[in-house]
Amino acid sequence: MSDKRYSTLANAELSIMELLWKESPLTARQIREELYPDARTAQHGTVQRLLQRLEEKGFVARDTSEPVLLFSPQISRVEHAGAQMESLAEKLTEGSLAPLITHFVEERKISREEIRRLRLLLNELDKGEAEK
Amino acid sequence: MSDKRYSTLANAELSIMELLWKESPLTARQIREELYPDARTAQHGTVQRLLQRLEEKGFVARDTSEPVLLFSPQISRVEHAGAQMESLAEKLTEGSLAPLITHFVEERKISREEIRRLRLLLNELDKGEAEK
DNA sequence: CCTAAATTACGACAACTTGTCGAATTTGTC
DNA sequence: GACAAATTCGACAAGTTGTCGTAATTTAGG
Repeated sequence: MSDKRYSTLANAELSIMELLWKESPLTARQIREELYPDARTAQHGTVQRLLQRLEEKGFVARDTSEPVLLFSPQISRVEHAGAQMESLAEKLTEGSLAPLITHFVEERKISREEIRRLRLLLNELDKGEAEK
Repeated sequence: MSDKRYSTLANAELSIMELLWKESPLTARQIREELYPDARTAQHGTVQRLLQRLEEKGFVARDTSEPVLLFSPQISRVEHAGAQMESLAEKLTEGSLAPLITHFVEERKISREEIRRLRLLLNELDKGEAEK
């Protein structure tokens, strides 16, 4: 009735994931330098803390085989986005995605190019389904 | 860089909105009876508080013309879902929805019926775009 | 082996959100 | 006017998040 099923990524956490999705593995130091270019000493701890919590939540994994810890994402950007969308759909439209997508299509929030690609995709899938 | 643009609805808040989306306007009392069937006195305040915050956030409006306040949603379920999805897309895929939808289609998270409806929708839209 | 520097772990905080209560105030009805 | 219902709102406990500082551990060089 009240599981969280899939955690949300807060801002700072998401920033770290963005970095890792762009390139990984990264050391805590690389992340710190990217996130806080002014690099005050205190912020070393901040990044470590965030990384630690991210690991607790299962979003990143640490490779301890190297002298310095290497962090990698445990979930892809698309997987994360998908899970978020799923939880949104569950919460708002009883799990059905069509209403959400419909809204976007109607609002013209999807570019023509995207529409074209989507149509192809749907055609593909429809075919696959039909063969079942 | 850190606006919230569009607030989220927490659990209890969402429950109230669900009621209002199903039927409105409703009085605080009707909401309370629905939400807390055991109706302890203390919970009168809870509902009022939630309603009050919901109003501050702009999700509901109060009709004061009647002796007892009547509450109505200020945003439809679909609008809310859409806004949530938009903010999600913005946060996760730079505003582009195709990656999200693609993921779902590939994962077969969308039913055949939904696919069919979506295709129709896309066809419609494509036509419209072409006429521009 | 020993030490200085880097790295890591983690307790503690402040700010914020949420759901909850209860007390005080206002409003409506007889 | 008095009583009951409705409303407002301050206060709190929990939980989350970003932050920092310190203590513990590890690494690399002598």
